[in-house]
Amino acid sequence: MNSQVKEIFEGFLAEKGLKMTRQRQLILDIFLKKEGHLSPEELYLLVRAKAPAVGRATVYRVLKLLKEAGLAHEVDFGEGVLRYEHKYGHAHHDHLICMRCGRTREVVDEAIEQLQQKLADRYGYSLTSHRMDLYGLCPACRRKAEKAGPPQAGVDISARL
Amino acid sequence: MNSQVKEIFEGFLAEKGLKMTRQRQLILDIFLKKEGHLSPEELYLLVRAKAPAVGRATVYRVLKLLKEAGLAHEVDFGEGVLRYEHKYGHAHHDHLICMRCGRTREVVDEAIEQLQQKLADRYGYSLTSHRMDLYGLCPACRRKAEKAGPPQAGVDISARL
DNA sequence: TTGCTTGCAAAGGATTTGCAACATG
DNA sequence: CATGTTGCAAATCCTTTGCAAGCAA
Repeated sequence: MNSQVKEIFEGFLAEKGLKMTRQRQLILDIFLKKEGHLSPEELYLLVRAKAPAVGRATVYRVLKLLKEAGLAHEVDFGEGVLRYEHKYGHAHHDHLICMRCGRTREVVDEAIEQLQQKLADRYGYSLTSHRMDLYGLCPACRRKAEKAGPPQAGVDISARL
Repeated sequence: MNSQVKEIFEGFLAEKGLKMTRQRQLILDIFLKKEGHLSPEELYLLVRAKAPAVGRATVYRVLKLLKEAGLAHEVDFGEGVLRYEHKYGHAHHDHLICMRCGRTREVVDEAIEQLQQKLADRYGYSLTSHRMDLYGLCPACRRKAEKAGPPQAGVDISARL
């Protein structure tokens, strides 16, 4: 399983005349073990716990390589940090993000995927990828929010204009 | 038209005990005149052309206020800069982004909007907003790309895992 | 060996903030 | 007038880079 991914990474490195190093092995290992969306800093802390000498820059560099190799997917939830998730056992998916607790849930809706394709076709675009993030309140936070009184919703002027 | 938006902004400021200033007027004016997705720097340059004394920081501060007031929408295409578009005459829309020339086209698909709502419902989420960006090649770039030979597609390992 | 890599610190780029002078209500 | 506001520069934050020393092939 992991060895499969490692082989792919080694192949990628070899093709580019790059080398497999202890650091790259370790960082990839730790990255693959974690599910979810990891920031470079979070990954760095995990790595440092195992190998205190590894530098932040190396983690950034490896993440970039993994992205290039197609092994990691970069996402940006607008927090000011990029996040990465490995593709092992992770097919494409969209996100349902709770604006209160910040937790994200991965979802896929085939019907939407097809309509996206159609939409692109309609405008003559060839679609290569997409991102869809739905923001709202998760069931748990919804309940809490109701108790705390109605949320002071962000002003939406669209109706007024 | 613009005056309507200005009134809203003034109302927003008043409610918060903030003041309407020359700079805020000017920045809002210029912001409203421009269609499309403006970065703070771009807006700053436009503003500076009219009022050289205005500082970058003020532009950033006003954009943040406009966002809070619900008059500006913040988007992030992953370029390392945030972009803002005013909501005047701009209902909600998604983006079709060309990965070659970078141009974006605004689209809306009612069927997709409805399915997004359903998708959220299915998981018990109350949806407040979403972002959907479709990446691909626009018709023009598609033609150019064909002449230049097949694109060396990014490795997609998902099938192999 | 010959490069590619690494860790460190410095550099970068975007955005924010502290502050004294300055407007606004 | 009491406060909020501004422009500037310095400070932050995340990320990238230059470089000398250290490894992999």
